[in-house]
Amino acid sequence: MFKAAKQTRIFQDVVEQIQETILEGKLMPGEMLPSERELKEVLQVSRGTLREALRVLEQKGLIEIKLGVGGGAVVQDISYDQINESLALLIRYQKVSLQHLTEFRVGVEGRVSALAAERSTPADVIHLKSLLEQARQFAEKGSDFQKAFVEVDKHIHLSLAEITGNPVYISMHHTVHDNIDQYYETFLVMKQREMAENFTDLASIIDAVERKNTDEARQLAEAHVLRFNHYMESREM
Amino acid sequence: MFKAAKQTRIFQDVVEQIQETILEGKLMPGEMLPSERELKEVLQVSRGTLREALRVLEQKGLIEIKLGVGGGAVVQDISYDQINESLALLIRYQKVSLQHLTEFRVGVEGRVSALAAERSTPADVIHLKSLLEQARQFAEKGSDFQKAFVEVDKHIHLSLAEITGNPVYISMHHTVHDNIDQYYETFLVMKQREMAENFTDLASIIDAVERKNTDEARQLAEAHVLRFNHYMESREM
DNA sequence: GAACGGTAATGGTTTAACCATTACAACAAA
DNA sequence: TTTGTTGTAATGGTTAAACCATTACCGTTC
Repeated sequence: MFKAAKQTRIFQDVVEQIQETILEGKLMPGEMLPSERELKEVLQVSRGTLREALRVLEQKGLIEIKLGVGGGAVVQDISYDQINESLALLIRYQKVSLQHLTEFRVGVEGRVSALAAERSTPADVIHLKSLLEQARQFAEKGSDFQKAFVEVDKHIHLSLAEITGNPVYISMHHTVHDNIDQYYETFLVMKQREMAENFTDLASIIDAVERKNTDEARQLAEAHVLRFNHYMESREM
Repeated sequence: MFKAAKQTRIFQDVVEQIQETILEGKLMPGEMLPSERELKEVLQVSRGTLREALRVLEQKGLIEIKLGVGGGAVVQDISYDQINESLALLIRYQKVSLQHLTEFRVGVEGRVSALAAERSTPADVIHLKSLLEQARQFAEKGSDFQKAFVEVDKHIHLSLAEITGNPVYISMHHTVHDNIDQYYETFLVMKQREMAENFTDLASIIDAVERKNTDEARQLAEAHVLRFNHYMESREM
């Protein structure tokens, strides 16, 4: 006859209202919400309750809050930051190790390279080759340029992910790297020889992509990630 | 000579203190934080500020708040819920389509099956075969049991992910399925013939796992996911 | 012994006041 | 006129105290 009265936490209702407004596109990224004092009147809640709702929306990555005159809650474009933060928590909690993350990365990069080989346009290949040229120069200059080399390596993998046209892979690239970079900074040491090996890897992958050989691109990418990881293994434990 | 004074939002300091306490293991899942009135005394902040911090921690999935006497903030075990929620937001935001998600799933399931083939123990295979027997029975009973069949299918894929021993794959399984299930419920219709096809797929994959044929397991799994998806394609648009 | 009801502890909400930061306009000095 | 300073007001951040809503527990009553 009756059903349980809805357990209302008023701030949750506020969160849902604002979130729906944003997701429905009625509030676009860059647009501002009314000031706290206005919003609390519209929503008929206290400022404290409204602020709890804003904290949740901020944590979800939907809004950012700026101070001062003309400040307030600005709608954010959705990014991968929240996913990365959640994964980072899992890692901190010791449930995910570097091995686990690397193994996952091997699979993803392999698949991404295969898809990129299948779908790359001539323009994509030209772009990849220009990145490759940068990598070659850094590799020649030796270990002082390790950091720059790693940056280009990362950029090449990101470009491959973008060639797939699948935002999930782009997201995964960011998520994996945001969470794996801390290990690189601590444990990765490459001398000129290792950088040259890695450059050769990258060149082979891009060559396979250009020849649209999907299987070869996949195998090369998998081997490349594994090799990259081996440089850390002896130091890690 | 001087550096910029730290921009303090007091509630963030509170968030960090509590989060660190949890991540360092000083507060284990199931344990309770002091009451708001105690905590605000310890931390020397107002209750409103403390509550904003608790909202953030709640949204991060680190605590859950219970009402009434003996209630309060309970430390949560870290789960995949937050990652799933973030991905769900991306999907709602139209940046990820079912095709994108399926394509990603194809890669993941292929890799998972290959790793499972490499690492499965006889006990794992026995477990998989018992699940397969359940699937066989539901498939024989026809489309009234579609939902049960899909559940077993999902369980088999989860088991394969668990056999890899890599928590990232287990996490990905949950994330992908939590976000893809809504489509299944809306668009997936399998008659007895389709269920029989799917059962054959699963049997082949498990057979390949038992024979430790990694390449075959990967290819079969990829084809299986694609077939599963094709059942929806005509209805989706 | 079981059901009811009171009590107290907890989180949820409101209100009002003040602090900190910022943009901008008004003004003064060069 | 240009430039630098200062005042003002709007915004979010914080505090405080009071009350409401939910719940566990205990004592009373039948």
